[in-house]
Amino acid sequence: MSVNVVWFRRDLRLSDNPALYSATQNHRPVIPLFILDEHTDNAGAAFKWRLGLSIENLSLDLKRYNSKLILRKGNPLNVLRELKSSFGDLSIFWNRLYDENSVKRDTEIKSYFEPQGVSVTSTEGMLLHSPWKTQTNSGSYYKVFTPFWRALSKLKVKQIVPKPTKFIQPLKWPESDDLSEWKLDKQIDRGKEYLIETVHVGEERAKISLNNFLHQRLKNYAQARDRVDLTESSTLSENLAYGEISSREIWHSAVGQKDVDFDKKEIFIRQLAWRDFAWYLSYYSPHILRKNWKSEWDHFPWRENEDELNSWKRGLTGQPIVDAGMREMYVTGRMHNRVRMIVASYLTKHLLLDWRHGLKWFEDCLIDWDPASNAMGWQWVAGSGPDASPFFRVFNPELQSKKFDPESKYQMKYLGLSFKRTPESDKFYKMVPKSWNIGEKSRPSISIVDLKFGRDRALNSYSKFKKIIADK
DNA sequence: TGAAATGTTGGGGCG
DNA sequence: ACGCCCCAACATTTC
Repeated sequence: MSVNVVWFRRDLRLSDNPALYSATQNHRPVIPLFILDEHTDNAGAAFKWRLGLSIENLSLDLKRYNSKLILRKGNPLNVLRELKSSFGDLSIFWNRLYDENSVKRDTEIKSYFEPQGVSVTSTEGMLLHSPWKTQTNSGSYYKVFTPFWRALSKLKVKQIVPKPTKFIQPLKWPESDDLSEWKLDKQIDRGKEYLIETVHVGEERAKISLNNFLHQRLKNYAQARDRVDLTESSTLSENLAYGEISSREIWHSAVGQKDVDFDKKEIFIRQLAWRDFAWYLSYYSPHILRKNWKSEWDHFPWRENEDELNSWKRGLTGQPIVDAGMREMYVTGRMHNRVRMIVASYLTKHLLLDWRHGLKWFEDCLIDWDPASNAMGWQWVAGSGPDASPFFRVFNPELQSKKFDPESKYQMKYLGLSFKRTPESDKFYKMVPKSWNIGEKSRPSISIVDLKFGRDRALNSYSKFKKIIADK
């Protein structure tokens, strides 16, 4: 029997899923497949926990079409070889990924199967445009966002493909793991009840979020998106991380929104382009994910201080907006983008600790963890990345709070006990494990590093660093 | 997708 | 009326 295997990866959706769509177009049985491979298994705790929900949701969606998501753990090549031997004949479909590990793995799988006459179809489903669609006039890749954006916005974003209406079932389903065997639901010990309330799982929820955003908040987005005390952002990063909605669908829906001026929409769709840019950079310079993109930053004199790092992680720095952000992330798996910049600046400038500590903690905590965006963001703040913020651009957390949390509502919500109690903060605190020990007494009342001292120390280190690299 | 230090301007108070 | 000072309110420079 000949079947079409659709290998789901970062595209856990039925709509605008080109791989799935192609596989349903030729009247052969479709086998939806998800593989927990070593890379996925090495992801952060919150991501894996949330991934479990996404897989569960996709399984249910497929069930409505009398189809079934087959779950396998292990090396993808081996899994696919095994399927090949049990079905005799199969075709493989997937949407491309652009990080180095995935590209390497996928290339190997392709070159293993194609000589055997097994067709492998890889389609574009993850980004607005694949990285090779935009390059500079000199044939190199863009390293600065603005010219990248200019080039990208000249391209036409592909129309989305519809949700398949019919899945042909195989005569016999292959073996599948039970999701509970993977223990993804056991990944985190914190505030699950709170998380369950705050996550938006699956493509149906994603579409609702999108529509709410387009009708209620898009028109204010340009001016209000930085307000950390309001929910003015789209909240779609969570869904994009698992591919529960496609970037192209968001793009088309936003651009098609009639009652909003184009320049206002543009601010929003630029954010989608930032996501493309992050993967674009990861594609052309894979080391951005783990190493200083600018190698001279290997000589930067970061401090090492385990205690201060831990204070930062647990929201015990004594700097209200920093602590609020870190606690928001630890318990909800999310953090307002503006606050991400503030806490990142505090870690890398005021505490002068290596950005990679922050990168790893975000990776462990964020349910919207995106390896490319996370790395680009951290390197942007630290100053080591392409198109990076100059190192001397130091956020003053107090000024930032005044501007973007003018009534301290955001800080109250997440600091409750040690700041000011509100019903919302009480609810939040019920979800915080006692083992955290972040009650009122344990949180310092002032920043563990004086803001002016920290800023000056960072600037001094930066000039020392510049001297070091000038002498090389 | 900064902030602080420094520079400039212009209105108002005052002798 | 004028110069002088003060000091917001911007603007520019520097880190």
